[in-house]
Amino acid sequence: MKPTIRDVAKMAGVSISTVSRVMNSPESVVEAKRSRVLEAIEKLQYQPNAFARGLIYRKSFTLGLLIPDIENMYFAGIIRGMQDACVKLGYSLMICNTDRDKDRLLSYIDAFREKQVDGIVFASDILYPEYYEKLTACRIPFVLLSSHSDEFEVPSVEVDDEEAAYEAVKFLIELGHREIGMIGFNHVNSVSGPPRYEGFIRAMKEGGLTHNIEKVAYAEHRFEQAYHATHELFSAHPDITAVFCVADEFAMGTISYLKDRNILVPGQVSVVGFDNLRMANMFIPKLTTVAQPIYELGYRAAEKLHELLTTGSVKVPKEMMKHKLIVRESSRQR
Amino acid sequence: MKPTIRDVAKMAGVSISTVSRVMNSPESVVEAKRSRVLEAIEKLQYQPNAFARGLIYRKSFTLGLLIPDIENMYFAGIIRGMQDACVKLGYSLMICNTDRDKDRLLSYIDAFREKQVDGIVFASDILYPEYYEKLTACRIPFVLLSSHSDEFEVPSVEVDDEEAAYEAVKFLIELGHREIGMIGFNHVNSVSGPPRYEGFIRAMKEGGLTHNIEKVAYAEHRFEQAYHATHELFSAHPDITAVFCVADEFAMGTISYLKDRNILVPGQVSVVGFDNLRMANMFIPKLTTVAQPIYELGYRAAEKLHELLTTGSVKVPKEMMKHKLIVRESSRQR
DNA sequence: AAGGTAATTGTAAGCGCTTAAAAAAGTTAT
DNA sequence: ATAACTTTTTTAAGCGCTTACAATTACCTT
Repeated sequence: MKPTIRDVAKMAGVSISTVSRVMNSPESVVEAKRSRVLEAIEKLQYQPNAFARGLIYRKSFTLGLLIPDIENMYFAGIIRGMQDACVKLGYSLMICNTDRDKDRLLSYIDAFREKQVDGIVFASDILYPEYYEKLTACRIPFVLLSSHSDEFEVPSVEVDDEEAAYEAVKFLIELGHREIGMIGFNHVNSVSGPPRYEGFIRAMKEGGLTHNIEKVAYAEHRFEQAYHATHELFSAHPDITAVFCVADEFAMGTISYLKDRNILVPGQVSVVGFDNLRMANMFIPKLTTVAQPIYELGYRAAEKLHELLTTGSVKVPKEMMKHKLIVRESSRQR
Repeated sequence: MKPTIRDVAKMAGVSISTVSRVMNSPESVVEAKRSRVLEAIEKLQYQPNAFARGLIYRKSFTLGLLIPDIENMYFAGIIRGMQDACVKLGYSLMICNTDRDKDRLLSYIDAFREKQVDGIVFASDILYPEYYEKLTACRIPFVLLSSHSDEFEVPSVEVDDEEAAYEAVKFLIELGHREIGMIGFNHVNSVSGPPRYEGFIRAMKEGGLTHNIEKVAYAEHRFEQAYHATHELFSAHPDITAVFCVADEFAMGTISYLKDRNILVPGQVSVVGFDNLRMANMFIPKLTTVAQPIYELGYRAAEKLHELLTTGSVKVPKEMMKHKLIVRESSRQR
């Protein structure tokens, strides 16, 4: 049987409230007793029961993280960052992978509520009214990660997708490319799909290359789809010499396709990715990509949630973190 | 304020114990009242407080997962499998990433204990006596995943590393290779390092190729280290025509090194990986590799832990799951 | 030494739930 | 109609902890 506060009290020869005070406000207990209690705690390996405390404080010191796809390496970094922040803040972390399934997501929110998580980080997904209402009805505070809401007032941490995409495409233009395509996220159900597309458009307009605006093919998250999208893109526009991919995984799909068609990257076609996953540096060729501060995004999201939980609000409701173009081997001067 | 069982009782005009019974043994409550209670529950969106239940049942319906490196894609599949099993079994999952840090691991066990997780899956790490004792002292049941213990009696789920490695190397021999090297895990602190090395040795002996036994270089988990290890390996043995890598990430490191040296894969050198990560199919060239049933390993580990929790023991203490060689593009007939 | 104040400790209520035991309500047999 | 059961419901204790409040002890003053 796990020792309880009674066992400690008995061993130390004090009442349970004294033991409790030793743990919660040690200075209010006279030194002699305090050390006896501490000794008993040590000897019994006593640890307070989180259920009992939770019942009283109505807090679990646990945060929830909702991610759409654990197999996307992006989230490995998010998780690391968030977990480190949780350790620092004295919280535990409960991660739920929705596999982009609406029902799963909703039922995970229920699970979070039942387990009384103190707050949730909602990552990389659109905050549909349905979700917002559920979360609000459950009275669980939450923040958005790599997402934001225009409709509702919800704190968020993300990267400036439009600007980041713009810079990536601008880089391609500066490299001398004139026929530039894009592999984007399907705009439906996508948070970063539209802004990254807008960034592409802005760069094109600015560069006087508006004829490229239609050179866009779409995929949904996975390598294989990006591969097929690239096929469509190049079938329709064989003259393309550079492709902006809105995800590193897409860039890999694109490069694989080009490889299979014996088109050299970066020799004939330059490819720029997005995210700077760990894989971006392992792929052949190493990917030129727009780096997101992935770890930091996770870290900040947890901090922000904590701020929301402890102060009731948040200083910077919509926080943008810095991206950075990283030039490697998949792009080249035209 | 979240509604409590009292609110439901009041609304339904019954005592709280009736409400409780509606939830726990509905047949013991007469239909008329039962439906009134159910209605009240629905109307109030009532959900029992997990703290209160936990206090009584001494169960959290939460499992813990301890993994060494969330950035290793291997664990993404493990997590998916385990989470799906948890959903099926009515459990929540708490994941902790130790970053291979002993102190972190130990403190996560404390956190698990405090949060009263019902059991732990301990993945891909050696069960040191220190860990075993801590877990035992905390009285938390646990199972090993992609690991096992000869020293202690602990249920485990894994793949037959020795046999799998043996088959991979045998495949290379059958392809006609005679000068075969290996990029292995450092044997210290490694679970699968030794058996995979043994498999390599066995295949070599069987093939009468014992001169290869010393053609082994070691790395610890990461791409960059595998890259360097490959450099060592080829510096010492430039005649190698095939490399068995004990992880897909190593295979990528090896191939990257060879690429940088203008050595063609599979043209001049064949490379076989291990794991069959999702990336194995995205890399260029696609990796020939020994597939582990990653998702299933996670799933089974959770099931096994559940079996241990509910029955107190486990039918098959040391369970081996099937591996399978998958031939893709990184290997070729010599 | 008595009285007053401050510091320390103990008692008991209560967090939201389950469940054994007691009480109430409903059935059946006489 | 009443006794003797059976079924259903309520009462109350308790899970392990915190904390307001009461009780005790220690320490000053005069």
